[in-house]
Amino acid sequence: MVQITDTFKALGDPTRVQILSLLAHEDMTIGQVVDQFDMTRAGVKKHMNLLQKGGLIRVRANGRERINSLNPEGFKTVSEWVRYYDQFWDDKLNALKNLIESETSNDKQ
Amino acid sequence: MVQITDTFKALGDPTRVQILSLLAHEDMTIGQVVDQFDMTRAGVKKHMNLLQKGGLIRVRANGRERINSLNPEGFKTVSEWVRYYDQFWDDKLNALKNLIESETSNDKQ
DNA sequence: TCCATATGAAACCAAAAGGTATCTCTTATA
DNA sequence: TATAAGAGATACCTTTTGGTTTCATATGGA
Repeated sequence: MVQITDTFKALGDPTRVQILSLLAHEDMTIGQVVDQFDMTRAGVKKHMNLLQKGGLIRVRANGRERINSLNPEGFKTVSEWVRYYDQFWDDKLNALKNLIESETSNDKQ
Repeated sequence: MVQITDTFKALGDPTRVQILSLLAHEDMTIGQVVDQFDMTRAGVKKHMNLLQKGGLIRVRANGRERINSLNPEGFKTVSEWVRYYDQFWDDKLNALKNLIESETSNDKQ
């Protein structure tokens, strides 16, 4: 099971966000990702592991290759989490609106 | 200026996510937050600093008190970031749909 | 079969992060 | 005007993280 903090932790690093942006254009093997960075294969692999743990990418095998692609699940999790707080702002604004309206009606008394 | 990775980094820790959930119910001073955790004041303060750096909370002064509240900006940033990838999925699904349709029309030839 | 290539994993290191103890500063209030 | 309460900052310690080097495994092709 993916923890929400694992997803956010995976997103909390510039290199990993860049990798996601690469994968948004095309699926890639680790080798292809390595070509885009000044970093060791093993270093990139660690980032990929964290992205996978966060549910943001998935891997399919093709012979001796491992092809990495974006995983909708992780993004959906983030989207839903942030939507909870959107609701929070809506409620707060409504409460403020109601308060103002009731004060206005008090003025009329 | 707030970097998106600072926002995600701030969200990548269970304690900080809990603090946000507390602040969603009511604004709090650090002292009030400390009462909810088995942690030093200085420890909580560090978390608050990171949340502020990520644009997720803001602080207003009231006498000797500092009152912390949620900051819409940070949440908006996350929401917009994830929306970019929503668009990505939509495009991908449309491409798939177009592919299927063109193959179907080929069959008719 | 032999070798080049794509991969995974472990050991190791320096830097960053989570946390505490301690000190200083400011502001209510007795 | 003392003094207690709320806050911030620094030094310090331990754990985690970002990164490399190195070794082992699997697969495609000459």
